Amino acid sequence: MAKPPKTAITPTRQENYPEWYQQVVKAADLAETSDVRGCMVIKPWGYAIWENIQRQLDAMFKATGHENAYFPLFIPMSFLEKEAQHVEGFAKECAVVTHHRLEPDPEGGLRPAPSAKLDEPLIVRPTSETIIGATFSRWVQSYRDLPILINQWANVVRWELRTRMFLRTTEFLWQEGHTVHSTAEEAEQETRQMLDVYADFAENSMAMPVIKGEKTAGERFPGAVATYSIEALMQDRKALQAGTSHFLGQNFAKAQEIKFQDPSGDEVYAWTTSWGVSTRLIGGLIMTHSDDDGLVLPPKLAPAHVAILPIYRNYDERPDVLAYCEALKKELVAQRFCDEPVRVRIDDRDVRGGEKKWQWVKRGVPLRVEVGPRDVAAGKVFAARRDVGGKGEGVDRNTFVAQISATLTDMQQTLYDRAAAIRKEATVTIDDLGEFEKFFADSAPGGLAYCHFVDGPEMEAQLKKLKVTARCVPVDAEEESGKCIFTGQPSNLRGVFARAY
RNA sequence: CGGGCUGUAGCUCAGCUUGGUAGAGCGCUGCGUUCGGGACGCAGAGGUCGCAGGUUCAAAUCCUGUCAGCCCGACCA
Repeated sequence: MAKPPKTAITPTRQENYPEWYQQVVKAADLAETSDVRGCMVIKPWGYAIWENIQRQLDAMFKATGHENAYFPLFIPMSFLEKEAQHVEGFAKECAVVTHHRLEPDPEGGLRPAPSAKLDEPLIVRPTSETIIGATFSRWVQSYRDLPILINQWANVVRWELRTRMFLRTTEFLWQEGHTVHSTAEEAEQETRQMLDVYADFAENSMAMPVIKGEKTAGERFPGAVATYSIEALMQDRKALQAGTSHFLGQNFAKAQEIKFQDPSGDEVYAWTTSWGVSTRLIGGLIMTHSDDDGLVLPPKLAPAHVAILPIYRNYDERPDVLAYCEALKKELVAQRFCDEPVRVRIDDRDVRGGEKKWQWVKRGVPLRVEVGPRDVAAGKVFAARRDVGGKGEGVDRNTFVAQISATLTDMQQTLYDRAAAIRKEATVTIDDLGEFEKFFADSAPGGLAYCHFVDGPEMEAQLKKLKVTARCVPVDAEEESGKCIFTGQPSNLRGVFARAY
């Protein structure tokens, strides 16, 4: 009926970026809103991406000596009170459990039974430093018990007022690493090591360039001595914090009595770290690569590398075409990409060809392969790459199979290069407040600004007015003398500033 | 927590001012024509109009209450 729009997603990124984002999530079948406010249902295609993220990160955690464990969803309220800054940071967004039984309400329906009120309320974990720290305090007695290197895959709840699919939801999935060390140096090294792991994953698996850096005081995790993050730039030139790694010093160890006897027999407090990434990574993935036709997935995280679409005009042609597709799939699956078999799906659903094709475009599958009777006869396939757009081309079947791994590798690199180019284009060095204001004016596109600064209330106030945030001080920043653009005070390092999610 | 708005089919919404047998588009089912392509025609399924009460011969429509959600602000790792 209605002529299809020029792009598969309306509006386009240019027209309305936030709305485009929502439509991509929907069109790609990643997730949908649920009956619970602020919580989303992650659908199979979206969850499969998360499973790939999990599998690859998990291997990296294990390779760096960590083990998985699982701690309770509930945390006694008193635990949160022990670290003063921690309470302040999270108290305002906690879900609280106060009863353990329901009963019929005289006025109809159900109500929490007054007789089943908990003596001490439980909070649903917004993060697990306190409950895990309390557990660790029992695990550690001697320096010989250290280090403890634990990771947990879990869900957490933060009662945010404003939610957005994947980027900020009330409940979200993540991993949280928690480690205990005998020295500050070792704990700091762990913090930096995990930051490197995150950056490696973001750049190599997600094809998303990131800046590794340290957060300013105002952006620090509540209770941490130092917070490091990886920061990515989205296509709308807003920054996204994609992962954090915290050096907690002895703050949590003191609050939770994590102490041990050192070799000389003295009882001392331990040094702890924590680090995490969440389903927010999927939001970053979407906003880094996707285009006006929907999701674009880097091959390393795509639930399927190749979607094979059989095409036949009638049921006489079906058996030959399907047999050819099955054989093709078998050959492709025998190929390897990044030490794993190539992932292939044949889509033989009884759906019109054009619609089926566009569904796979919108879902971001890296390679779409169409096989019709003419291809069967000629020993060819019609293949289209998602990353470069265009309609695709007919290629020899054997060539396609032989080159599949190289093609996927090339796509992964192409996506990274493109994202890096976008970031480069949007990055500037600024030495003057007026220029800074102009760069972040409402009418300007914005981006990443590297500026000299001195952290403090004056800077915070200026930034708030401009709706700009200090993202981080890059860990590889080279020292150079300059002046804080906000206060004029001397500075020897540049920080990165941007509007942010 | 303050201000504004909305609850009607699976989805997006019209109808309400002026009460009188519940509507459209998309989606879904079937048949047909098309088809290396997000097509078209015909037929069909699907709703106690958020909930409770009131006014009335008669309420999706008017009144009262209530619940839920959305937007702006505030707030926000």
